[in-house]
Amino acid sequence: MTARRRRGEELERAILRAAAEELSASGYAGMTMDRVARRAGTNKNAIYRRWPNRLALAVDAYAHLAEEPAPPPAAGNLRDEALALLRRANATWSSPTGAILRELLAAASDEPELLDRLRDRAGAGRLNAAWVEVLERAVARGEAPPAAVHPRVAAVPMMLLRGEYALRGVPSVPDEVLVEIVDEVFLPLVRGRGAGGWGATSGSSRPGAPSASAP
Amino acid sequence: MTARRRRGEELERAILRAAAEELSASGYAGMTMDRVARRAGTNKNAIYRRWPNRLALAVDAYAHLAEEPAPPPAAGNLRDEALALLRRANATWSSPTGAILRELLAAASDEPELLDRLRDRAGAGRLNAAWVEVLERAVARGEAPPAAVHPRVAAVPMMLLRGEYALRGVPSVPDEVLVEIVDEVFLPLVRGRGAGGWGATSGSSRPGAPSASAP
DNA sequence: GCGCTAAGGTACGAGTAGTACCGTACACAG
DNA sequence: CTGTGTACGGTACTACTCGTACCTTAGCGC
Repeated sequence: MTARRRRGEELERAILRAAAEELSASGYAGMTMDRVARRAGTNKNAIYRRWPNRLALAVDAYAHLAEEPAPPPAAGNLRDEALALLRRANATWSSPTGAILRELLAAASDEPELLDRLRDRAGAGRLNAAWVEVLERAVARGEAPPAAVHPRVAAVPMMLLRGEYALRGVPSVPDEVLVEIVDEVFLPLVRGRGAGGWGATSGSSRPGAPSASAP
Repeated sequence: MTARRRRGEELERAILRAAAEELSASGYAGMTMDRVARRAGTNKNAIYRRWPNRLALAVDAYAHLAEEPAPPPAAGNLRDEALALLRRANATWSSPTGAILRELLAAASDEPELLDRLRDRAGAGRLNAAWVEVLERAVARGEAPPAAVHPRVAAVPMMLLRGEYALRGVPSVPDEVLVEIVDEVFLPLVRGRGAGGWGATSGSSRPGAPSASAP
């Protein structure tokens, strides 16, 4: 009585699923190849035939954990929409899944290709698009100058949030910090990109504006 | 003929030095306790009597690698001083020493205490102070509104630079990106914190300004 | 000189990534 | 239906690492 022998896609799915389960049970640090193999009902050979190393497997498996991001909020004003987006991101990052994502990001920090795949699986593209959309709606409402729509501006709040996570250790970022990021940085920045602003004609020798380029 | 036996501080310095050498020779990943012990001419016992684990040793050893940060530049205008500071940081981060620092930051990301020690050894405090100083001088020159002096504002460019490193893999951040950070984010932000600015009286329901608090 | 502390030496436990080898089930061709 | 190749399952193994245990011996203060 030999058990049925899976092959190809079926086996691959079983491995990915087992890896995802190990990942959420023990984190990346605790995800060992032996245990993934055992949980998938196979052996390490089948894994190493498909992925070159543990990290690559974990990055692919992470896709099974991340849920689809919700559409951008529609609060009706820039501040509240930015805050909503930021709070949602904070919740995601501080969740168990977010902890795994941070673990993987750290582990993949010297492998650009895996980093890319990981960002895909984490839906970073859609998140960025959401920020741009929020800015565009603010412009349409007359709440912000058209120049505020700029990929680097849109990325600022998330970058600062990431920075807070890097600065602190593990725990989630308190809400006051999110409010401060929005009120002390994001909104002044958006405002400042209107042609007016303080000292628009004063000292700082700013040459012709460089053209925008998405990262 | 038994060799002389070092004790106390002398031995501790020898261990730290050996660890620092291993660190710069092979990075944190390649710094094994056995090799540190051998290089220091001692054994692992002497190390584990002083540090609880490999990471703690590496964090302390890192101090022997990081050089003192130079005083903030005095270019005479905000843009050039900010750019100088940012370029210097970029050079540091992309240097071999910077690579080790990033490795350690990633490894210590879930141990707030080590993270703190590491930031001390890396001179993050003085760097932050330099940004505040640059802002203060800009205000004194009449180049920026007094409200621009805010710890969170001062931290923005470094946060964005960090973000670029996290986004990309290893290589250094191109200079255009630094220029863009300054021109598209930092300067507009500083400008926007002048009371004026675009749509100062428009929609966004911004309540009383929260008080500043240093991170 | 004596004794306590801490050093040196060595060995070991426990755990992990990744590799090698072999027999066999499964898919597919003829 | 039979032969053949691929890839799966099982198991063992290499190489390496952190961290600990244990014992002997050298310094240092008294």
